[in-house]
Amino acid sequence: MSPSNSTRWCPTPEHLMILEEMYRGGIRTPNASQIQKITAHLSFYGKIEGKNVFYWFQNHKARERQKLRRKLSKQLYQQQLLQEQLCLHRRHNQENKFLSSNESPPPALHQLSLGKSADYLHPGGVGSAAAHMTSCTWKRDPPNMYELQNTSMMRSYGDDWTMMMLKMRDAGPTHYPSCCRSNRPLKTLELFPITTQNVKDHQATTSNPSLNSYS
Amino acid sequence: MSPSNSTRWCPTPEHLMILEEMYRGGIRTPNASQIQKITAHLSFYGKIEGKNVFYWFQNHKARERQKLRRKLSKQLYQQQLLQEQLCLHRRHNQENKFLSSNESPPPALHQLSLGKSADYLHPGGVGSAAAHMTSCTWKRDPPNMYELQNTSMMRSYGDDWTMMMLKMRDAGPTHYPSCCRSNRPLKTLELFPITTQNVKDHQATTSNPSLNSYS
DNA sequence: GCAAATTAATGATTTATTCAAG
DNA sequence: CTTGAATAAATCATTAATTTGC
Repeated sequence: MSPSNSTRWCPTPEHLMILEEMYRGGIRTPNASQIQKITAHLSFYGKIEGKNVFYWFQNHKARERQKLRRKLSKQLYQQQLLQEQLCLHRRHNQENKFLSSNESPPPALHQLSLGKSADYLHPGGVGSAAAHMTSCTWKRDPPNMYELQNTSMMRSYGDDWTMMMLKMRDAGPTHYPSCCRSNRPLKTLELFPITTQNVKDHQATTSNPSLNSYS
Repeated sequence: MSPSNSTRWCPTPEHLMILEEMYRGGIRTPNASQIQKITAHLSFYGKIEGKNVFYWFQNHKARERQKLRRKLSKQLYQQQLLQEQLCLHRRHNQENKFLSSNESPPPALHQLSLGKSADYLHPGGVGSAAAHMTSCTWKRDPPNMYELQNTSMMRSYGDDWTMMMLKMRDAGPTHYPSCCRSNRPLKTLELFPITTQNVKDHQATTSNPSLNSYS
């Protein structure tokens, strides 16, 4: 059907360019007012109404997610395979090598396998522990939170930032479609974000609620 | 300061080479386990800890995005100039035409500038501090058609659409970074927070955080 | 050539926003 | 509607490049 009497919106290339630009720019769920403006703007390039804009964002968001999911699971699966291979390979090498030496082998540049923990996709795979970052560093103001936490973990890793920052958890995903969810209990090492009470000057001014209250 | 007693990490050329290689290879937000591996690997080439790796990826990602953003906004700006020219041209033609008819010329929609990065587009101009905001600026007063308000716009879309709109968030500034909030009355309608990213990055990190790190 | 001064890069922190589970 | 989790954006702070006057 020709665009002129189509029952549905036929976005022009300009429409798509601009919408995609906005999407990249972070717009996901524009509110009514934004939609109005966008629509007004886009109508310069061709027939369009608000609902088209609305639906476009809805669909685009959903479909990008979908694409991402598929891509990731594919990637991750392959990476896992790789990792497994690598592991076997290394084991093999080491077993042979260390029979006649006490050095440890230098790290192989690109043999680092960076499995992106596709655990939920392929349960039972190699790296079943995924990890998360938590922003809790303290460089100058070591807070007093150690006792609140898993002290054994703390002690064993000392000041090692990585261990502090990382909250290792079992692969059991929390935010995934139910079909992907694992029922296993989490083996979470608890680590709480630190909130220093020392308020720096700029914090006092920039995050002062009274200055920021809009409600 | 010599690297030995520096307060901050001084990446060696090898560090940078490897990190960049990984980045090119698609790593954006390594999880704890990945960071551990990377750190272990890199420490072969010089002092380094996990947080350095973590921050490096954070920063690198952000700054690549920034670069891209600037590039794009430049492009867009020039496109706009072009369009404006075009429009003036058209208008000119039409105005001549309307001398012998009773139609009125169409509103100058093109004067809507979908400007991004105000610092780039309007140096020293409106909202120059809001570098990452996209603003929807009319260089003159809004054409009459914009005075049509919500209701009339809504009505024309029928029940489905109305329902949709009603479910949408309130109009008005939703969640813009504080630095983008301006105190003075603007002739600028704040619209789009811009975070242009390349698709890969975007997919990997923005649209669904949980996907990225749990996967 | 060579420091002091200035500017650009980039490491490290903090804050704000988003998504979605409960 | 509230909240936990994640992370992008903004910002602060130090180091590296560079410019400048001698």
